[in-house]
Amino acid sequence: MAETLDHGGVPASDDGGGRPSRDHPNNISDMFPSNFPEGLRVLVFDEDPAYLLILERHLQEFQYQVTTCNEEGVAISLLRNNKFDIAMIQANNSNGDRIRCISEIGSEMDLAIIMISKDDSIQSVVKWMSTGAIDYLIKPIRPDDLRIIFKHVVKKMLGRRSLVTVEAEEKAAGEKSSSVGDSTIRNPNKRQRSSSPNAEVNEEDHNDHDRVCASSSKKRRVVWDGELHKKFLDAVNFLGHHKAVPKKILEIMNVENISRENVASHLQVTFLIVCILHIIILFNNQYIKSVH
DNA sequence: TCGTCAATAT
DNA sequence: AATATTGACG
Repeated sequence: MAETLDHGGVPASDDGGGRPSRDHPNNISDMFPSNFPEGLRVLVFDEDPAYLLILERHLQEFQYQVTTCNEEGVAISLLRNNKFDIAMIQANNSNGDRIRCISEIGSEMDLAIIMISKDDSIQSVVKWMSTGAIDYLIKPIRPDDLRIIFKHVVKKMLGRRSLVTVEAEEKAAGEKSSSVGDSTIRNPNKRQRSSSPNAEVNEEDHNDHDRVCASSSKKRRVVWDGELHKKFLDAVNFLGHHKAVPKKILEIMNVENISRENVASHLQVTFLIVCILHIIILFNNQYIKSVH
């Protein structure tokens, strides 16, 4: 699965083997410094198919994994259900729906959103930037702009954490770390996917050995709505307040895509709130006694 | 490794 | 405002 993503006009230039001619660097890519980020998964949404095609071509020259789409609904569901690093989205004025979705998705997922639009008015730019877009490009976009913008966007993403692979590598490296010395430094693993010369399948890669591929393997922000919270409470009650620890709560809740950390966090906050309520009640009782 | 807490980040 | 992440500690 998951290879079926693109239904935009994908030029047949790179099929099968997957790697276009990179042997003799005669195109744009040799103008880049060698550390120009590759392999980013980019979703492009624009209602104009012709324009989509143009953008797609350019992005593919950057060795990006491009998915195009000219239908809003499809774009949104793609974003919801698949992992992307960057989304380029046509900024239409009019419907507030789009705004809402964009800001929602942008905040729930680790995703950089770049708006593209013909509208160069300050209002429009401000409007979209304030929904969480990381950048705003005005049509027509020149390839040079793209290059610069992406570099800049990627830098922001790096600063803010996890680029492409990383997490998978962490898990995959099931080796026993014999050295104790680096226990303080667990963070800085910023390794790019090395473009290994003999890899045949160089994309789709790491996502595969992520277990929960079934429905949605994304790492979304958990929303503790009434139902979920009820399951949580049920689990806590069932366990009894002394044995209600994150791991067991998680087991008993029997909900997919929730991590121990999620539960721990929720437990911490919920417990805090309960404590505060109790304290308030205590004070109330004192007060009632004192007034009579 | 796990659980808890507090502080901080997103 | 709601959740997540991190670091310290038992």
